[in-house]
Amino acid sequence: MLSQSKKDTVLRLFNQGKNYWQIKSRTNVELDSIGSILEQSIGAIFIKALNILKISEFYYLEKPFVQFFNELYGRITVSTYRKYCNFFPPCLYIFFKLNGINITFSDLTYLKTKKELRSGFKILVQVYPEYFKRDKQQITLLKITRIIKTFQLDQVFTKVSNRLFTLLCNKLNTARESTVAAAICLLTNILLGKRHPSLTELCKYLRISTSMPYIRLKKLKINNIDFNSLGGLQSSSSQIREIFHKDKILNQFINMSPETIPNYVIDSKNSTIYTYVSKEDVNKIVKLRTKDRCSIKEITQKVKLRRIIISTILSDKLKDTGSKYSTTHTYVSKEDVEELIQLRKENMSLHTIQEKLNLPKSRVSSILRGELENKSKQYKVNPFSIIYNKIILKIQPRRAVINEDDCYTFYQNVYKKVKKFTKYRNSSKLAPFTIFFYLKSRNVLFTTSDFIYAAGITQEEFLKGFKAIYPLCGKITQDINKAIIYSLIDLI
DNA sequence: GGCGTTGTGAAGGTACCAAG
DNA sequence: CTTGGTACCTTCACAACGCC
Repeated sequence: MLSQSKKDTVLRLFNQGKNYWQIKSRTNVELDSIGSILEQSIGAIFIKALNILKISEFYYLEKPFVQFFNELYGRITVSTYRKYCNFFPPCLYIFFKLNGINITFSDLTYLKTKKELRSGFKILVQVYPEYFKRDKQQITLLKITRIIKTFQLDQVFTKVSNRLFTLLCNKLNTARESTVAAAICLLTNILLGKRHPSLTELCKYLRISTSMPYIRLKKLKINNIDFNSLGGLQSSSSQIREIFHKDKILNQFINMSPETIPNYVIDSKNSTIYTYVSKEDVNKIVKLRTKDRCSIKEITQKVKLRRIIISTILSDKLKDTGSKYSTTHTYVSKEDVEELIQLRKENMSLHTIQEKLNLPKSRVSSILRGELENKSKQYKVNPFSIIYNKIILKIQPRRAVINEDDCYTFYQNVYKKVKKFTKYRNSSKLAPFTIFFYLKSRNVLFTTSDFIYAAGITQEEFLKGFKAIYPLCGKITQDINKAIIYSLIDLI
């Protein structure tokens, strides 16, 4: 009887793409036993593959896969493919294809080379003619549905894309399912003047090249209009809209009344881009800018609209942005400035003002400096704060729980340990390294080179500072594995 | 083997923001 | 006002494939 750990090792090696002989030589398990271990674990192997491919949303397909696996395995007679290590990868590929899951040979190269996968695929589909009879249109529709779900697209998108699918699926059916799905979604976005999801995002999700939907759409001919004669698709969006103008179902969405939905028109040099933005989105954008103090860049990420559109909406809705402190980083209204001055006059600390107005400390300080010029020295910003904010801005820690004050306390503790009259007694020299270790201790993800870039120091400075400061960090670095840290340095 | 079709990856082009 | 960085759209050269 084999131990559980041995079984686990067999499975692990299998999932790393090792063949029977390699597994045998590593574990001393007989070939027959390897076969029976794998036979009992097909479901687990499938789940593992989903994890490796980072598509865990398809866990629910485990049972159908086991069923498909057995069905196909029962038909295969070629001895090479009677071995699970050769059979599993192409089998998985075919199953994914049939279920509309986006996959390429390259994704499975952790198991087999592309060439091996291709020949395996050919052998397997010979005994599985159903593959060629698969309902391509149904799979395409399934892909579009998954796109809508993944990118959280609205009802309008759903209706327009479904209508386009019915209109065009016969004209596009020579291409692969993913290409058709991408082409339909791209066209939907062009008709609605939307840019989310972008072509790049879409194609990345579908694992196809960005040029595919273009090539497909360029070959379209509708009502004697040749898409190939249109030039760029985005720039001829109005002509494309004209083409579908006669379709009643599409028309109600293409020409939505401006009263119900704000329709922002952005003029660029050569073309006019009509962009559909819902009321909710406009309100959200304004709220993000004024209440949450997001930068334009952050807003573009949150509402998935182009910067030019965000900017147009904001300058339209916030006509008071004339405040000289309303920089592109953080929005500051005139009222904010007045309140800020008032609070300061009431002897409130910078820290409290910062919290109350939800503004970065450096900004509060710079406004005060500007407003109370003669007292500017009094409000000088701590260099630590400037460096901290600079690094955080570039590193962009996402969900990590970090706090400037915590980091500053840590910085002060380290500062106390630094010998007098050495260069790290200079706060701007010391700060980057304390911030580095602080962020590492909070599991913030970033590469060392990114950090070096963010801190604006040279590699040499980083290495020297790292070695000098690491021993002074005490408790906080105990959580960080020393080996990992040093391996990071080697990567530079 | 030649030919057309389908598909890839990368470079070119454009527009913008942020900083100097 | 210029410049560097970034993100996106579009095109291009070429590869892989299937058909004859």
